[in-house]
Amino acid sequence: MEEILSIIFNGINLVKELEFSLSAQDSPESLSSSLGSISTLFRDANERLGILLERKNAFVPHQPEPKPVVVSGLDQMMMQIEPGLKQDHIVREGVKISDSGPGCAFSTPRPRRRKKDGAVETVLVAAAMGNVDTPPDDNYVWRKYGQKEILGSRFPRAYYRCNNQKAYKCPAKKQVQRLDEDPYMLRVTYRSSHMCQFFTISTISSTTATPVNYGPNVHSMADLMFENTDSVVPSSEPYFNHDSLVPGAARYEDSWNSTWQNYDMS
DNA sequence: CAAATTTGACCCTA
DNA sequence: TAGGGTCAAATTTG
Repeated sequence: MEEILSIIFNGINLVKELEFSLSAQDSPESLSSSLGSISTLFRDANERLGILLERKNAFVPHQPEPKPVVVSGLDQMMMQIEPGLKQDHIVREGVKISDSGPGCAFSTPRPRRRKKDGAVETVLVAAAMGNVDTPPDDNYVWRKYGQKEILGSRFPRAYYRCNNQKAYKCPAKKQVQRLDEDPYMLRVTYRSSHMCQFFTISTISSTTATPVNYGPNVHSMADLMFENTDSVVPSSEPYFNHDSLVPGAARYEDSWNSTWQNYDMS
């Protein structure tokens, strides 16, 4: 299902590019090429959906897998058009909360923990339009601290931690990886919640490059717009919020470009 | 020159 | 023990 959604979102991206081509009055050849790509993608997605439906009708699974919540492609387009909305997620694959809260992250002698260091949330986002290498801007400043080749994956996984980790011991981390089946889609896994914004509320006027909430909670807004009742921040993670804005994440793009540029997209 | 990124080595968990 | 996550020195960038 994830793969099909990826294809659909990819198609939506292409439609948007076609829209720009129209306004730029591109040549008929390039328009035709775009249309061909779009129709191929959607036909492919439709065929796959048909296969999926056949399978579903054939048998009922014991444990239904976590249901992805589709927030609609329009939402993605709005992200591209409206910078303030760039943050929102496209597909939420599910939310898993471990029994250790954010406060537990520092309780063990060795800080090197994994898999149990707070909330884990995985989202699928489309790469920014026009530049497949651009990572999703989630309005936080992240620092890359590692990259690894993952077994069975075409693309490496990049590891980021919150830029405020030093200043505020913010435990938030995220992993970004391109999907094998669709390099235009990125799987972003968030681990632990941001504690930094909690600190910056009181120091809002005295610091720079710290998360500041300039607008409404975009997540909630998208939920409202698309009646997405599942897309709710985990209640046990009161500080989990991707929506506060941070001025200037330009370097992030640079690192992303350098990260992916050596990978064959064909 | 400071800050950010890269990358090989190390560590931890399943 | 393999594979994934993190560290930290080296390198790059602004």
